[in-house]
Amino acid sequence: MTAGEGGRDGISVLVVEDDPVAAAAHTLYVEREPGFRAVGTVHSCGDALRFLERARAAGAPVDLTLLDLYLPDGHGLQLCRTLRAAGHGTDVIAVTSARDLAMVRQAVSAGVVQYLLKPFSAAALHDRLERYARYRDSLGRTGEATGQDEVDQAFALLRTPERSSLPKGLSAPTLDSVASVLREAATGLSAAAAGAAAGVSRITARRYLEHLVDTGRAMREPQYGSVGRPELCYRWKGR
Amino acid sequence: MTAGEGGRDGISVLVVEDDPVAAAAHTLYVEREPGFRAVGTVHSCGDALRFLERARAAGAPVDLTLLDLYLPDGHGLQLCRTLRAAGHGTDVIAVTSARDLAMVRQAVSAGVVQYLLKPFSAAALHDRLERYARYRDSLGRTGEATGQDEVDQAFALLRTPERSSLPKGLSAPTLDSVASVLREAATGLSAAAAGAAAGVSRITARRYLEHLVDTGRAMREPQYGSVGRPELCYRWKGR
DNA sequence: ACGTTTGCGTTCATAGAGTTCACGGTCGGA
DNA sequence: TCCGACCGTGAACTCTATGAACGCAAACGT
Repeated sequence: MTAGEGGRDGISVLVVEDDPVAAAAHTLYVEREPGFRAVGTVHSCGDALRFLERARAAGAPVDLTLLDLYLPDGHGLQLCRTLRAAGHGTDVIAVTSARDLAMVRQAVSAGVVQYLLKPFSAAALHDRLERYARYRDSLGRTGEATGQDEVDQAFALLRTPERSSLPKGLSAPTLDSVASVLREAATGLSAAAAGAAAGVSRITARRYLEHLVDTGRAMREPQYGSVGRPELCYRWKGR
Repeated sequence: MTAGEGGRDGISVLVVEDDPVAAAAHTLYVEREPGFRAVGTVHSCGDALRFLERARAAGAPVDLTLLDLYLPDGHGLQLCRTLRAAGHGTDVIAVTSARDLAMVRQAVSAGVVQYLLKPFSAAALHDRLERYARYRDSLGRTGEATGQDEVDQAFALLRTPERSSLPKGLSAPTLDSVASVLREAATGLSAAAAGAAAGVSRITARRYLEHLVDTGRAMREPQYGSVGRPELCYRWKGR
């Protein structure tokens, strides 16, 4: 199956939303997101299903659906189940004003990748889309997982709460500095080397590097060969 | 809907697993877990579906299904989709030796709450079950979410920062590396060969190989024939 | 039976990871 | 303006994962 690889032009998104104003806003948000491409905007379950069918038949299946749950002709999660049963591979971000927690659970079992409460800010959607892109990337890149860790990492990308605000103890300028240093170093760097290059201590550099790893923007691998504890080599990972 | 609240006796679990030995083991693990209750063990998609139907009809729907993906009469994820379409609310933890990352993605869209790679330790399953219990708790307690935070919190419970604690002196990346090298080598490897392939010394390789043997994931046997002390040949044990 | 040969298994030095804690700076409140 | 709380940083320290060296065990050959 596989819902396409996002194509050269980015990840294709269908917006399904009852309210025309919200629908336009969501579509706009998606368009603004680099790497994403709004391919359609519909206002009902029926239209959504037809749109997805047509897209699939045309050989350009929709990668991601931004799905409002309360629609005039049915419930979004029911549509979701129908899609699965019909073999559609599109991923779904549920968008709803329903604050019912049982709904969250149903959404998870229906296979939504994210659950976003309305009203939401552009920043909130941005965060979710970015996470989704990384999730997709982490699963698309390698064909085989080397271990449970890799699987967990992918799940974490979908399910870790927003990190737009940095964890305590980290500052944005330093993060930028460390990140750019790492990005420049094609071959990868040790914490000590990164620190030296960024003008901070090894300890501080490590803190930020670990953060980058946690958020999926960097990877690390041990460097064997010489005697002594292996050196950890951090490497910039796309995005 | 709501798949029951786990009842007074805990969360009811159905184990679906082809291999009788593994099935028994998983069932035992579940039984040992406080707050969980293994209510059945079946070995095929068909039996699983029938079991779930019967349980639902009896007014005691199964809360959680431990689902192997490769089953004699079909694929676990297909069963999963069938269940959703039929309105079953049971949550699913996928259990599989498939290391294909595309499968992970399909599993997410089919609505699994966790994805566990075989072979796994009792501790790993324990961790997943405990997380699931908390997830369920967080969604069951309050009827209404106060905000996005609460939803995110629930999603986060399904992610796994848990590092399965290795014995002192061993590191997760190295273990992954050695394990995957061994898995690839169908014919078996000596410690020296494994080390060379994984980029570590024979000594280090041996450490991890021994660990794999200890935890039952590998076996070793002496290789006779030539002059000198016999070479130990390590072999991955698919289980 | 005894020596030869080969690689196992152990001990230990080592280099870097990871942690703890105290310091300087900054921001908000009184 | 002064004071207190907090936050980001780095120095010192402890711990851990690694490989080199070395002795020993186990098979074969004569």
